[in-house]
Amino acid sequence: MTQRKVISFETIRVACKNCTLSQLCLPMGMSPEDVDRLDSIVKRSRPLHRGDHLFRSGERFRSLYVVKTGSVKTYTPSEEGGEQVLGFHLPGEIIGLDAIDQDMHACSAKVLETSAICEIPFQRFEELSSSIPSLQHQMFRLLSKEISHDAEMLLLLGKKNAEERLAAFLASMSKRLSKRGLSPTDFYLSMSRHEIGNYLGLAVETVSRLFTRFQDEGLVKVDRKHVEILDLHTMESLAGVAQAMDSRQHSN
Amino acid sequence: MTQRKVISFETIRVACKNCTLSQLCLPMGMSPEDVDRLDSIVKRSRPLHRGDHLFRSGERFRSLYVVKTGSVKTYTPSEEGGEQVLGFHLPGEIIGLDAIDQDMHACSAKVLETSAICEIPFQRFEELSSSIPSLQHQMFRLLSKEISHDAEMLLLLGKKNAEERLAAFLASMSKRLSKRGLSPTDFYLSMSRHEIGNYLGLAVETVSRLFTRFQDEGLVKVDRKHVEILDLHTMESLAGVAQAMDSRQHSN
DNA sequence: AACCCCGATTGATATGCATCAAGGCGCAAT
DNA sequence: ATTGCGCCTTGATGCATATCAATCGGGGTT
Repeated sequence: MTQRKVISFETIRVACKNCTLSQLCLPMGMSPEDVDRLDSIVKRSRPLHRGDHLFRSGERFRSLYVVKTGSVKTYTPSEEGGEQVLGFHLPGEIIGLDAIDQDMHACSAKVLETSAICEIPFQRFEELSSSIPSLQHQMFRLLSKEISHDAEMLLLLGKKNAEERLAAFLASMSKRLSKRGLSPTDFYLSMSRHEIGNYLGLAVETVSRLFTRFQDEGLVKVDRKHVEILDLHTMESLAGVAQAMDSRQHSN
Repeated sequence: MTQRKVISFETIRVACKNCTLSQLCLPMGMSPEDVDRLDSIVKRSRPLHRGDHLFRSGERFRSLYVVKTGSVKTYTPSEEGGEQVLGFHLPGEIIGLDAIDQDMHACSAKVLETSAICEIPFQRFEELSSSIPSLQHQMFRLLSKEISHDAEMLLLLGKKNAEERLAAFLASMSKRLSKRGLSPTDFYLSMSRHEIGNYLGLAVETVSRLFTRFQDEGLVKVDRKHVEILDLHTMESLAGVAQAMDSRQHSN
């Protein structure tokens, strides 16, 4: 009687080789045969929903996860309910890399909206990457990219002011979405102002005021979660150089 | 007439298998034969001196570097002479991991004091790690550890106040030095106050005031670069929980 | 020994952002 | 439609830390 949506999901063949994200994800640079081998160890479950966890801090590390559609936030829960948001993860991005070393998750990963996720059992993955040099290489690159990205965040949190931080956040969202074939100037944010502020090291109120200011300046048009970037160029330069409005440089 | 110090350095056989750092570095968990194979691709040069660069931002990526003795700082030079210090690297720590992805160095690495450095040509390393599973595993772990460490720094810069930052810095130095068999409570800092402040996202003056305060409180004894931690336990708890002196939690 | 130089310290002041407080508004449940 | 509840926005105030300014002092040089 009621159509079960699950059916269509189960019957569609979801394979790495058909995935539009394969150029962002692990298969990059691999032969079709090797992609099949990778494909054979990847698990795909039914879609996860807002609030679901991929894993929680303290759990044993077993798998890496790749966002296929939707978005995920990672965060370190600290004592007393406070938390530090570590990142927001869009389609094609890998989650769980920080857990390899200790063989345990130090952060939690929570789904922000209905999302499809690929699970990659790590032990099997390691065996496979030993026998596929280009897979090992791609994995090294992905780990390295994560480190570069973290370094950018350190610069952001260490040196940039509130305005530059939010501009950098919006510019980053824009860039990442456009790489996935979506509009770089018109998108919906799946996270709350509170989460954005937490991520950027700012209070919610500051984030809100900045959205208002950017809108007043004609940089963006904002309606709740819906963001239109009207002047991407200015936004990017705000995000970058910081000294745009003040020729003095930070000495620290 | 003048004795050349270089001689003794050249004649000593410096091999991974004799290295006291092998349990921190790549050889961890490898068989003696495989360590020899790794050893054969590692290059060792004469000691580098304060101010020397291992590499500079923008250079082509060729090798990873491991600190054997001494210390190195990595930083991103920004326009106009400003810089963000990304990290201080002690013996056993690997430098250059962030350059794998783009095949180019995005940061520079400068030696802080006379140091011995191992160079590992990355292309050969990758070939080797394909054929030595435990080497590949150790490399994944090292990359992952770097990511975890960066996440801790994000927490530090995003949520901690000045006091907690400096306490975390000192506690971290203490822990890392003791892992290398040195005193956890008595050491010399090879970096300036300015560099510490830059790293922690603080002004030099703030760092200086905090050293004075910590000393007044009997936590440390400081004389220029020489630091003695008198109350390591309190220092560590200051570094961690943050809420020690203030029961309110940060909401952002 | 006198001098210089640069990093470190100390004090005074300024400011960016957090915090506190009070609505406003979209949206889901009734 | 009405209510209620989060989330967001806006305004007022305070504080931690940056910034500005002056001096100190250790270590190398002459």
